[in-house]
Amino acid sequence: MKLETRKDEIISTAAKLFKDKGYSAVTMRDLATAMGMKAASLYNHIASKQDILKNIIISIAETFTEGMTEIINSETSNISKLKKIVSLHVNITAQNTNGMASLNNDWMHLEDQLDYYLRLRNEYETNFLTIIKNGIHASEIKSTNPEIVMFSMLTTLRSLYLWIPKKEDLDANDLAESLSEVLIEGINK
Amino acid sequence: MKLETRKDEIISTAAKLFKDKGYSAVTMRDLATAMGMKAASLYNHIASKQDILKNIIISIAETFTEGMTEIINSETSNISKLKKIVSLHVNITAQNTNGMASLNNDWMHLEDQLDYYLRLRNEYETNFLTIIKNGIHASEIKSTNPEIVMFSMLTTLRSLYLWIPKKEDLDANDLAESLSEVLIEGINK
DNA sequence: GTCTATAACACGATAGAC
DNA sequence: GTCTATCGTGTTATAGAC
Repeated sequence: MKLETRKDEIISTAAKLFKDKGYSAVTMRDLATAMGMKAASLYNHIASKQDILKNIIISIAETFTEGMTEIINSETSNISKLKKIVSLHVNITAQNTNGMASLNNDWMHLEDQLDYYLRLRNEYETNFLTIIKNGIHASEIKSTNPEIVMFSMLTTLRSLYLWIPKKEDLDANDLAESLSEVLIEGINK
Repeated sequence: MKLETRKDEIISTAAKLFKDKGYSAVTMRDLATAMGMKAASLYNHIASKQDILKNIIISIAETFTEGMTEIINSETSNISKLKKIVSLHVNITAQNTNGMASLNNDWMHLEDQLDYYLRLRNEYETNFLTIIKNGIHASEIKSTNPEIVMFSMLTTLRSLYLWIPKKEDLDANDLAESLSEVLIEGINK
């Protein structure tokens, strides 16, 4: 375990505030108050408000990219790859619930890193869609519209941050399993 | 068809801007520029920035409430009620794509109307969950965790605004049908 | 590393001419 | 109904004392 620096504290406190009101509505004074200091003091640890957002979003986006790379390179069925994607989202979200809110809702306020973020996101979605298409081709997955399948799965997974903090009693692995079941097998009896 | 007043124009232009950057990041000067006028002139038509947000969100929320009331009072199977909910979301989103973004992302910036909005949302989710629980009890729906089922369906439906504008070629009824299929029957072959 | 003070500017909203 | 001008306040960020 690495020790949490003052900068890390500021970033995770900011993530919590950003989750509740969004990046634009949170002021440096709000953040300073939550940290128990004055706004000017924040600048001894971070370069700018923008710098905080970048730190929150980019590290999570890169974690998703690494996870997806592992999944596409794994030798297993496409259905099993989809289940691994569900686990990837559940685990990352469980570890950084507040940061996921910024990633979902405030990515457009990235400035210098916006293009980089969009490239990562686009690659991720392309890989996701490829797995679904391969699954349909291999007759593992019903021959439905692959875009609708990805949209349905991905939006559910992206919204996990709203739901996971309320379900602390539920183990991450249990949640990933139940969610996989609902997303893949459907609900009809 | 009622004629679109200047106030309506301002509200729908605002909704488009709010969709892209969020309520807090859009200034009255941005909105005025998009309308081809000066910021001060906006105030001849609307009372405040807050007033615009209220107009966007509350009318949509009330439309959802009306639709849900009709659905729970209809005499049909619970699976069929879920399909009607999917259609309700697809139709409302198709008619007001930009407004749905504000409803999803900027509801917390409602001030006077926040409690009212939250009450409507809570009632909606309670009714949704009741349908799922009734469906499980009537053996129409698999005996899974009803909260997970609602979460999965509702987050997909709430994210439709991100997806519908890209799929203008797809008819609203076709989309509702395909989406119902994926959400209810699953994707496993 | 935190503070006070403040620069430099953007914000929502109003007053009053036309 | 739109404009110019502006008020009062809030914003990010910096300078410099301690």
